[in-house]
Amino acid sequence: MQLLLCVDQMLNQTRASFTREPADMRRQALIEAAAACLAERGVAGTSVRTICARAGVSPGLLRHYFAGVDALIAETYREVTRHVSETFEAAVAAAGESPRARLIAYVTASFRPPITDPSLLATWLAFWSLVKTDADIALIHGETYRAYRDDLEALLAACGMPQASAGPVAIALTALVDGLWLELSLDPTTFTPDQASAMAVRWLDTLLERPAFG
Amino acid sequence: MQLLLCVDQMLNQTRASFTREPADMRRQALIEAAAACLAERGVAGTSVRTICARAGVSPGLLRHYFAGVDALIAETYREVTRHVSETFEAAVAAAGESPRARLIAYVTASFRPPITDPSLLATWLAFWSLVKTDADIALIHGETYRAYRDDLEALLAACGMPQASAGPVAIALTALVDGLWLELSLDPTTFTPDQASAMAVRWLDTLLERPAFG
DNA sequence: CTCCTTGTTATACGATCGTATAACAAGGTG
DNA sequence: CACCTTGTTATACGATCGTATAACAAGGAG
Repeated sequence: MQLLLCVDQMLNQTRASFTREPADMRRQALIEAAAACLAERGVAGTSVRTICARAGVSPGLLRHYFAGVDALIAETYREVTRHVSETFEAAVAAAGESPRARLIAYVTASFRPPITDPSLLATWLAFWSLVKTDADIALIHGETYRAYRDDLEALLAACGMPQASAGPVAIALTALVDGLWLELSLDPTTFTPDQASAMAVRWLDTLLERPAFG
Repeated sequence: MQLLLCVDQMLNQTRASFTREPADMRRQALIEAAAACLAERGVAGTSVRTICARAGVSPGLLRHYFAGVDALIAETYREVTRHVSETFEAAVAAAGESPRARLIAYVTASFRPPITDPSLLATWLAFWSLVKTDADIALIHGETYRAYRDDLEALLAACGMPQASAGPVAIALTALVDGLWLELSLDPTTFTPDQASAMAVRWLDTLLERPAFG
């Protein structure tokens, strides 16, 4: 029953005009639209239709570039993760040569824009809530955290930390940074980004001084 | 058009039998069903129909006891929070008289059942993702974290920590515990609950020894 | 035993969800 | 200029969402 289509034409109503974009651009636009929807409206307000409206395309186009909305979300996770890790690496590069300064830059970058952006919270929570149910998301999550800890271990080793201690210390530092970032994002009134940075540096210095647990 | 109802009766089909329960029991059953749905199926799989099916009642009954599904979720947050804080208090009570032992018991209780239950993750993520959009949830969240930090401050003071330091130290400890709990829940393969406890105790002892930040 | 209150069920309703598919048009190719 | 490919739109479809409401029955009151 495609009668309505014919009727539209008979009434001389016209379709929206459009331009054909390269595949890369369209994919990127959809990924950015998905991230924006998650950030602005949360996971409950992110659907095929809201994403495509945000990207300025019709809803059907999503499935022309992705297997489904879940695949787009997973790709968005990859993209956001990539952006975050690039931010961290830039902070380290800007910190100069001192190993301790580079380590501090890496750890405290989580408490400065664009990582402290409260809209990132909704994005991250959406991904976390998919870790238990979506195998792709779980895989990306595991890789992301491993990469973060590996970077941290390398920076710790550069500060003279013994190989055997770097692993557990990276876990402990990651947890503190994650917890501070999470609580800062959920409720920014309890403490400030500067306080968070000070706490992380304090914990870091403690672990550099005496790295053993137990 | 309630014709079908009449037809049902004409065909001699009967309604499901039911029993009238006290209001408190029904409310509690719905709250527990909501928590179970969140834990087992995540926020995406938690709806009026799934909650009521889990509670063994018809979907319409939810709105007889709650203003809507959002109100039930908020009430569930209160209930889960209450259960968690009771668990913490029981751990402190079982730790004996030593102030340090009581503090350690409070902090490490997060890494033992029933708090380490991976199904709690979905529940908590659902609440967190509502903090930014639901004022009631935001209020409950703020009260919950304040209560946790207040308890922690009291236990720190009992260990001889100066009043001025207890606040920031409570924030730092809460963040580490939260981060460790979160990462343990998301991916239990990276480290063990015992390692998490050891890291928290280590951080705790450090802060007891030299509580100042900056 | 009968009536009445009301807790409960069953169904209806409009909105929105993700996906499928036919019609269309944009833009290169001959 | 005509054709063809295919990126894109528009609409359809079935499922499920939260809520509203009428019919029913459980269980106490008289």
